Amino acid sequence: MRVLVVEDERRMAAALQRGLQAEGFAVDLAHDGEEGLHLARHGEYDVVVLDIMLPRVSGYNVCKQLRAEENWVPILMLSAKDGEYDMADGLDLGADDYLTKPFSYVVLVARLRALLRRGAHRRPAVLRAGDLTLDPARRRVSRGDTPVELTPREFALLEYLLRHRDEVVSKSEILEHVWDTFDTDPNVVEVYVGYLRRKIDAPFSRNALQTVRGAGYRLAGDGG
Amino acid sequence: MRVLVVEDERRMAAALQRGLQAEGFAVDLAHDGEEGLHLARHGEYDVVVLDIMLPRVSGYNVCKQLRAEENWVPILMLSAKDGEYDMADGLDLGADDYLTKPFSYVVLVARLRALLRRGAHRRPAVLRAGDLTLDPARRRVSRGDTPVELTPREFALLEYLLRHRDEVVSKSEILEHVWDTFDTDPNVVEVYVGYLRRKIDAPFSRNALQTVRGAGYRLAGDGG
DNA sequence: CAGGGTTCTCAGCCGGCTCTCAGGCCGGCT
DNA sequence: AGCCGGCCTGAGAGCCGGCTGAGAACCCTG
Repeated sequence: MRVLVVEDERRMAAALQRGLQAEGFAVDLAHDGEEGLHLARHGEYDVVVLDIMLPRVSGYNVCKQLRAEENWVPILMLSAKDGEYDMADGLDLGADDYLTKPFSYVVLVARLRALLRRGAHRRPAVLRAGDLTLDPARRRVSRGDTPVELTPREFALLEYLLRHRDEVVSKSEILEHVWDTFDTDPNVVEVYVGYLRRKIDAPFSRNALQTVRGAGYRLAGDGG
Repeated sequence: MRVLVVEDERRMAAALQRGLQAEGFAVDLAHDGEEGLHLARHGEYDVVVLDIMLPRVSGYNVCKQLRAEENWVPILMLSAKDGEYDMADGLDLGADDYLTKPFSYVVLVARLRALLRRGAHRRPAVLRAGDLTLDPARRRVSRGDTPVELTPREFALLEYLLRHRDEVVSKSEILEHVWDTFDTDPNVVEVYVGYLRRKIDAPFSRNALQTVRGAGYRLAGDGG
């Protein structure tokens, strides 16, 4: 089990490392938010212990950033009891559990094990791009608070674009994954992109669904 | 075992925390109803100890709210003996047990352990979607105060849809779970959806049972 | 065995969805 | 400026999914 501990206070960090190693975890340390973010992105950890008060990038933002990147590693947040952030904020941001300093080892380890057990990964039910949301289970789409009605084909197309948010996807990729064919006239994609724009962008004066001439389309992650 | 204690009186809260930690519980504190509600929603507690008199949101409403959200975490309510609410109210609202201040630790801990043992979760007696209710035990359905007569098949279908309220369920899922086959003509589902609509929606000018073309059906949680 | 209720099949209808086509627009290139 | 290729879009035809009325099969219950 690999644990990443992001904690700037040296003594605290070292203590955590020793303690967790004694429990059988493989522990990496990061001493500021930037390093923590970097390691969390590339390190394939089973769980992250994240202090809130950190130099450079706050734990608050590390968490937010990771979730925004669709990284669902379980996160346990730590905060000083007098902190400006509280537990509610932490959990809102996508942390999976929360401890207030001072805390006991026993409690920390118990919580970590609980996180690992339930596989945490609070995978969100919905896909997002800015204030555009799509809920695959409920088959619902909305721009801000306004629900948007889509036909099945439109829905499938938007879902595909959202799953590749910010990437450029070619018409042939779209044909293959949304239409399940590859020898169809690509014009049908253009037509449906047009339909989507008239439903999710135009009425809201947005421009999320962008054309990349010669390459394909891109759905802007900030919602346009 | 994780316990959430929602109690505004600092000394009382601290005492409960110490006492319960000594008993081996992991204890989180919330000092008003709003914080309590938030933590209870996100914290995955095994049991909640909930004072009734609280700032911002009363324990009364915290409990009501959680149950309305289908959160069945066991709740033990606390109240001053002269309170305006009494035990009956608390239990009506969906609390699982009830203690009147002052109480002894021994009793509190015993009650908590009892709740945890029986896994409490006073499972909801009825399924709801807006003013549409279905009582699986009594085999009764009503729209508002008006009882609705359903055949066994119609009842089973509605029950399945209610258990997946707001989600889109496909005809094949319905066939599998309500008809217990998967190679039957899906038209039979269409027929029964039609029957249901004529009994639970049309006479009340509602539209709870919605068609999601190409995907299946959705029972709207707000009752249509 | 008769009768009422329930379940299921079938076929026709309807409307919205999908896709094609052709013409126009726009950006980039010479 | 003029051309060309890629993209957009309005119109319309066809199709397909879902709805429903009719009725047959089934199953209790008396």
